[in-house]
Amino acid sequence: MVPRSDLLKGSSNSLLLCLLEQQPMYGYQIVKELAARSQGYFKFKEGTLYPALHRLEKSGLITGKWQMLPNGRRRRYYYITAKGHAKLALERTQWQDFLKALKLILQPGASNP
Amino acid sequence: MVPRSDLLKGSSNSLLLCLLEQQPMYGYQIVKELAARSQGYFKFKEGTLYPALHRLEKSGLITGKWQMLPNGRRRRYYYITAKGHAKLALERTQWQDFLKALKLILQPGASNP
DNA sequence: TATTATGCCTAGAAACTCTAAGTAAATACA
DNA sequence: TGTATTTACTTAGAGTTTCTAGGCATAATA
Repeated sequence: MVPRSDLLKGSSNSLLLCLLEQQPMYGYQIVKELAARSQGYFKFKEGTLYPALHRLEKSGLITGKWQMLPNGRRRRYYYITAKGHAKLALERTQWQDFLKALKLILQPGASNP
Repeated sequence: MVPRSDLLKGSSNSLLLCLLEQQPMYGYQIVKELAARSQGYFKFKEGTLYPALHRLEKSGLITGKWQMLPNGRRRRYYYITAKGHAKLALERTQWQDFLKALKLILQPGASNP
């Protein structure tokens, strides 16, 4: 298997929103979760993830809250907002439209009027 | 339907190779074909398409040949090369791996060991 | 004759990812 | 106890790809 995370370009936002819709997470956790769940396929680099989270927060799609652990360590948990939910719903349909369009290209004449 | 061609980022190469595998085409035709077949979804801008074709040609995945029409107009037809075929085969499996990984993220616990 | 369609090309801005580094503290291990 | 690893976040800069926006030239059409 050859991981090609560059296929993610443009849809990493959706992926992050999707994850955070399932449960709030902090950056480091997201990196680990994505790798674990995708069986090593997705390896978000920190230089990719954190700026992405910051962009999403600045856009109001997620909000981050610092949390201090008993051991003194700090984490920034991100929560999806109402605006984020709406955006995700939109992006889901956009993804489906995209895949539909792709299919039309890849299978010419399948059901073209 | 909201077209989001930015979802294409990183996979426009595959899309072009796919098209040219079906039949050789020239740039202007590709723009029209993509729009027609995808029912208006894909609207490759010329500023995107031509540099992409040049990149593919420089990489040896396609070759372009000028053709003069009887009316004096010229077209540059692009043909997929053997190297291009191989690359496309690879990218197809990469796409499937990508979609598989995506599914694992979007449907957590579906079949995780 | 003027407009539209055909057909190609490119420069520069914008967006996103990666590399690569830094900062800091807790934990594991020898 | 000292060192390495893990946890956890941040950012600067380079590279890639797309879009905007324009240019050039000829043929068909109104």
